[in-house]
Amino acid sequence: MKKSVHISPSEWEVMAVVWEKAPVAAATIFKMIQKHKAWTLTTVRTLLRRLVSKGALAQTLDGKRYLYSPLVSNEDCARHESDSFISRVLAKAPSATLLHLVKTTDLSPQDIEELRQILHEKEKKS
Amino acid sequence: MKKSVHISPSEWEVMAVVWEKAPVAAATIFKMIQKHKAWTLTTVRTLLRRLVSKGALAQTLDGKRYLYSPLVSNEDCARHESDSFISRVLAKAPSATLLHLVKTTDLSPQDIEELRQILHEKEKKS
DNA sequence: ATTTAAGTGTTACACAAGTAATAGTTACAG
DNA sequence: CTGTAACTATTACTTGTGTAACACTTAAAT
Repeated sequence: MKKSVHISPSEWEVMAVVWEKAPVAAATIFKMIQKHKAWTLTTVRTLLRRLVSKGALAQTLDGKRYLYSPLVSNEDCARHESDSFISRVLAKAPSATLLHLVKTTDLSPQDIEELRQILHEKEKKS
Repeated sequence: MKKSVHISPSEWEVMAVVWEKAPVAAATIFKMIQKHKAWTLTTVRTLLRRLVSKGALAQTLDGKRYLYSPLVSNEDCARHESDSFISRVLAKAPSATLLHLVKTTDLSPQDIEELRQILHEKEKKS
């Protein structure tokens, strides 16, 4: 399908919960988000509505309320964001930025191994 | 100083040229950007004005026109973007996204060496 | 002198995004 | 039945962003 909708920062907050807990109701999303954002329920609902209308979420009636499920995958959206990030920021200051990213990200031993592998292959190509 | 202004994607286009060629005139920036963006001079000038008014650029009179110079460093802005990127995207799907980034970025042999170093240190800490 | 090219300043306008209040509906408690 | 809690729908308002036209000034060219 490859919709590739654009998700704004605030909308990511909502999507994160939906990806984790779908199908999920607005009230639940609100409670999850309350932990780090001082938004009102109405605000969350506005974001949900926008996400539905841009095709990022599906809403299905469940009794009196709606349940939300993702129509785009976390991976697709992450890749999309990455690409925009790359062309904007990384393209200019690649080394500094990438080093910063790798430094400040939690990585499992497997991740580290895979990264080594990637570095190895990159080296061969030059 | 640590201003940490927010630079929009279009504004990044302009900043990139200023970082590279400062002090530089609007017309020059326009010519550089024309290579990949079909903007008009007026559009570039609007972005310049906004960047000046948010404190990202300084404008100094040079005869009849202005020359622009950065007031924030590429590194600071890149770090700022990185952090927002991390908390939105990387925090959720760290491995997949980081691997994607490293794969699709051009790296010099030195960069690769430095990355190895970072991975090595991360490994020690776990 | 008059036109013109190169600059600048002002103003515009539509759509995205952040944030929310208010009004309406309905199921359930009493 | 009726008030209330839980939802949804509608509407709103501000600021940011993308994109640009128009008007004005002045130095240079003819």
